Amino acid sequence: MIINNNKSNEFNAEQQRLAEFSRVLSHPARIAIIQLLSVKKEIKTGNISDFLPLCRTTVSQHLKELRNAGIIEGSIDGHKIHYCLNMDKLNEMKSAFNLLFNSSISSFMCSCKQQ
Amino acid sequence: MIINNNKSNEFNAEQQRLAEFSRVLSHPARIAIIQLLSVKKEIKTGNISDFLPLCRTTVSQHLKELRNAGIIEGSIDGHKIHYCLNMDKLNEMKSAFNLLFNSSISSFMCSCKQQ
DNA sequence: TCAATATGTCGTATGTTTGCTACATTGAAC
DNA sequence: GTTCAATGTAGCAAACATACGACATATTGA
Repeated sequence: MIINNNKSNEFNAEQQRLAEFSRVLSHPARIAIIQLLSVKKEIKTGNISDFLPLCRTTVSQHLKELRNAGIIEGSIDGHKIHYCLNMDKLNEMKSAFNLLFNSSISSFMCSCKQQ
Repeated sequence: MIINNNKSNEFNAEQQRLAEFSRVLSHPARIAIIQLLSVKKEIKTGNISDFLPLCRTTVSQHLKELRNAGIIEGSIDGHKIHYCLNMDKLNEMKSAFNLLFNSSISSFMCSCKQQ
């Protein structure tokens, strides 16, 4: 019996977009890379793994995820590549999450709280 | 050769916390459930799957994830269970994401943008 | 030209997530 | 008590994610 175990595309665009943003942030290594870039502003790929408990090639794959998501951008400087944060994308993500939270958070108190 | 393919716990607590929050939000069904509860305020489990393109038991598993994460809470009413959002948890998550984004977003312009 | 350096991709082992059907449990209604 | 309805859990298959070593590529510099 064959089961379709990925029905993500049956949800609406906004739900898929938020889920995708969240997926990219769902590994501590990728959070750590964003935080590292926010402090260092610009860093060479090779140096990133010095700060993380992961192999260089594993970091390279996490960088690829962040690059594909548009969160970081690389500039080639000879045979070195410098990565930096894409502020526009971060602002877009911040807005999307805030919209979700602000729409959800209300002063409604469910009956399960009223005891 | 044995490889440890989960090094999440080697990152710091804040990074793990953000990654875990993100993981919970990384499926459009869970985003949809949060949005649905924000509109309906309170809803019976069985009715949730009426709004989603998923089987009842699959929804039940997504509800379990949200319950474990503390995002939703259920109150038993006879043999029915009503779910509602936990505003405290949503506020906590909102703050955590905003801290990440606000710490990362700056007016720094990388050399790769200056052309 | 050839070695060293910096980086990325491929292959693969392992673990996690997703979605369903089948089954178990519990309360309501008769 | 038996049946029906509401819900959850177990088990399974397919797909996806994670991590690393081995390999490929490309630039620098002797």
